[in-house]
Amino acid sequence: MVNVESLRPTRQRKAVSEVLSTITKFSSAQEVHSLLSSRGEKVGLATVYRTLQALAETGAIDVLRNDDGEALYRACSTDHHHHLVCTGCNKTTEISAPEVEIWTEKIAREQGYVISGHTIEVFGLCKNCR
Amino acid sequence: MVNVESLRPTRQRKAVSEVLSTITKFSSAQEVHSLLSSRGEKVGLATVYRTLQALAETGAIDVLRNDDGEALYRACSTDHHHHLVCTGCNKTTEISAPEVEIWTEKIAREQGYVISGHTIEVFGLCKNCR
DNA sequence: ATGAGTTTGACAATCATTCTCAATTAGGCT
DNA sequence: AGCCTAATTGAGAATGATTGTCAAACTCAT
Repeated sequence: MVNVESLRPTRQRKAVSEVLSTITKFSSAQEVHSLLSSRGEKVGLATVYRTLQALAETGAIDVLRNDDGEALYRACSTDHHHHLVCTGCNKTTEISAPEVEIWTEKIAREQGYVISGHTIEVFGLCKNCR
Repeated sequence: MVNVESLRPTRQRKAVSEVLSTITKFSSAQEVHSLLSSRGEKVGLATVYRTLQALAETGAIDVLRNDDGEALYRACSTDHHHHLVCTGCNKTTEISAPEVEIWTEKIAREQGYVISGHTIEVFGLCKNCR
């Protein structure tokens, strides 16, 4: 289950973390909220938003944006990694890429930038959705 | 100036393309709209949105999303490339990365995915903003 | 010029997300 | 066990980017 760090472990937050640990696809706040409802957990939508944001901020979960600009969340390993996202079902596989990390550093240095971060997302269709 | 492809070269679209060719940072539709206004060009906001979207669809310009999920646009070279974006001023440098392209293909194949695309964005502070 | 199909713009409508604020709750303290 | 205080919640309002609507204005080939 996702670590809620310094946040108080309220019923609502625990419920959100629990739901997150059951999904392997990136899901919107609204989706998480429905999942909670269907489990019988009553959690306000605003609370879901706040909790997901808080978790994302501490790095406990990952965020990405779909084509419409919606924020999608998913519980992931805490080490640095990237994602292979299925455009059919949103299922996600974590990937790591030491060589790419090195490359970003090099590029940035060449251009006189001080890197603060990077996003690498690979999209495609998974076995099942093909 | 950005190629408007099969779209009719109306005054509005030309104006949008022109403004795009003057910026080196990713800008929101709203920003593009203000830029047009400050140039004395009257173009409806909806038209700016439509034009930017159309251009992005044909690949004539690039889109990315900021942290708030807003769409940002910029005229770029038409070859495949990625971006080094300054988090201070949004200025952007195009980067290309043959090695990374190869890597994404390899990873995807290993996982049984058929790649449809990928996003790679590197963020940091540029020389001036440091 | 002219007619058909495009495009525009003012404004309304959507919809995810954030804000507000009174009511509730968790955790430490005695 | 009760109390205090700060953190948290939730219902609904508010925000703000984006999209839809549709009549009027425009383009282009004929």
